[in-house]
Amino acid sequence: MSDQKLPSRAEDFSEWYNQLVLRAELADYAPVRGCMIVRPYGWALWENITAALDSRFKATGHVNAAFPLLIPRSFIEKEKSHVAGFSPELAVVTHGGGEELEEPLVIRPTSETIIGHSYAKWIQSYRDLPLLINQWNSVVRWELRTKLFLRTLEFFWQEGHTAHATLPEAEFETRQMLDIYTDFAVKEAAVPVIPGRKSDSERFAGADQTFSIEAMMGDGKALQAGTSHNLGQNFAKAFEIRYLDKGGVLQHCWTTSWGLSTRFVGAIIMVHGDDQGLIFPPRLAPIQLVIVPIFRTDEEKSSVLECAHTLRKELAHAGIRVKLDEREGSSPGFKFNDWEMRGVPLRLELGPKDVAKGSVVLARRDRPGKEGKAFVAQQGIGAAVVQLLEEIQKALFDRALAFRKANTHETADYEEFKTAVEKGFAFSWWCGKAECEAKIKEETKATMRCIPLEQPGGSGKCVHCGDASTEKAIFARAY
RNA sequence: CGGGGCGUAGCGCAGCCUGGUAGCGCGCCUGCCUUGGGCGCAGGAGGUCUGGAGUUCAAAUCUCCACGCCCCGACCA
Repeated sequence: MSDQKLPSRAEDFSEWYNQLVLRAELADYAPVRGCMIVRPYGWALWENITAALDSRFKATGHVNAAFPLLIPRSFIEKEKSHVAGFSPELAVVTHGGGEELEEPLVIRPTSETIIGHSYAKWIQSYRDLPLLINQWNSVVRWELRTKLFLRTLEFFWQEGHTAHATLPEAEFETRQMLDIYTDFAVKEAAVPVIPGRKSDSERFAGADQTFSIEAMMGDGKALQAGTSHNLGQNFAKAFEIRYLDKGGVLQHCWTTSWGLSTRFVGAIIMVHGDDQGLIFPPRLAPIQLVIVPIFRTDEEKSSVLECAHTLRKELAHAGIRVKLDEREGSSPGFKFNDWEMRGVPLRLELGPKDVAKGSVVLARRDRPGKEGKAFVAQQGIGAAVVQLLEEIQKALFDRALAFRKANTHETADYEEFKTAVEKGFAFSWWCGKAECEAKIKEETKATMRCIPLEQPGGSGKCVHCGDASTEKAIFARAY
C-alpha cells in the first residue's frame, strides 16, 4: 500500500471500500476467485457480532447445533421453488475418494433441506415443539460478481431453523427474530434499519413470507442486513415434518428460518466509515481505545511507558478493550492515522506533559481534528472512557439516522421518484403488482427493498401506475 | 455469463512499440537520528517478469494458447 490516503468516498465509494477492507486488514482475497480470507481484525469484529446475536438467541430459547456441509442433491430438489431458486448457484461435489459418486453432493447454500430431514425424524408429537435450533457456519453460493464481505462464494453466517405446531406461532417467531436483528443493528452496531416485508419477487426460495432489515449505506444505496422467513408448511410437506397433536391427529409443522451474515461487516464499514477510514461502533469494536505513547528522550520514554501500562491496566479493569501501541520506529503521527484508518473509536495520547500534569488527551474518532480532542484527568479515567464510548455509540447512530432521513424522499410523482433513487431511498405508495415492480427496476435500477412494518396508514396512488394502493414501500438501488 | 482493464520484488507501477546487464516509489531488515498529526539519513535483503508452446544466436519485450484477478452490466444474503 504505497498511497497513504484512501480514495475519498465521494470520488469513488467502491474503491474506497475495497482499499479500506484490505488496508485495515479486515480481509484479503483468497486463491480461489470470489472467496475471502477473514483476517484476525475482521474476525474479531465478527466475533463481537456473533456474541451479541448469540446471547439474544439463547435468551429467546434457541440452542446451537451443527449440521453437515454436504447435502444429497436429491434433498435440494424436494422443495420445488427452493431448487428453482438455488440450483443456478450450487457447488456440486461429484467425486470422493477418487471415485465418481453415485449421487452428487451439494455444498450447502443454506440448510433448510438437511435440517428438515432431521426434524422429520426428531419430531413426533406436539410435545417436541417448538424446536428452536440455530447454527453458526459457512455456506457456498456460486456468485458471479463478488465483493469482500458483501458477496462472496463462501460466506459466514448464522441460520436459525425452527418448527412450530401452528401458523401463528411460526409467524410470531419470524417477527420475533426480525425484532432481534433490528435490536442488534440499532443497539450494538449503531446502524439504523427499516424492518419490513419483501415482495413476492424478492422472497426467499421456498418461503411464504420473507422479512428483512434494510440499511442505507454511505452512498445512499440499500443493503439487506438480515432476513427472517416464514416457510409455512412448504418444507414440512417436502420433508414430512409432522407431529401428532393433542387430539391424536397427524399434522404438518410450520417452520421458519432466519439468517444474518458477514455481510453485516460490510454494512458497518459503509454506514459509519469516513474518508479517513473505518469507524467502528464502540460496542462491537475489537479495540475500543488505543493508547499512543509520546516521548523524546530515554528518560521520558520510561516514565511515559510506565504511566501507559498503569492506565492500560486500569482501563482493562474497567472492562474496556484497550491496546497500547508500543511499536518503535513509528511516529505518533503515523500511529494516529493508522488507528483512525482502523476505526478505533477512542485514542488516548500520552506524552511527558500529560504525565507531569496527571492528565491524558482523549481523541474521538467520530470527530476529526482538534474538535474531538479533550484533556481528561488520569484519576477516574475508566469511568470517563466508558461514558465517552457510550456517547460515541449514540452519536454514530444519530448521524447515520440523520443521513438516512436526509436521503429518503416520500415521492408521489414518478419523476421525483427517479431522482430520489439516484442517491437514496424513495418511500412511496405502491400497488403491489410484480409487473409494476419490474418496470420500476428496469427504468430506474431501483428495487423494492421492503414494505416497512411501520406504515403511515391511509391510502394513495401507486407511484408508477397510479392504481390505488394501501401500503408504502421503500425503493432503492441495492447491493 | 457478456463488455472492459490488468498480470514484472510484499504493494503500486515503469520497461514491451523498436528483442541484448531487471528498474523506480512505497513497504521490509540493520544502524544512527527523530517522535504532540502520515520524520530524516546511510547501508541492505528481496524477482521461475502468471503458466505453456513457438519464432530467434538471444524473449519481460514478438506470435499463439491457457489461467487468474479487478471493474462495469444481467442474477443473488
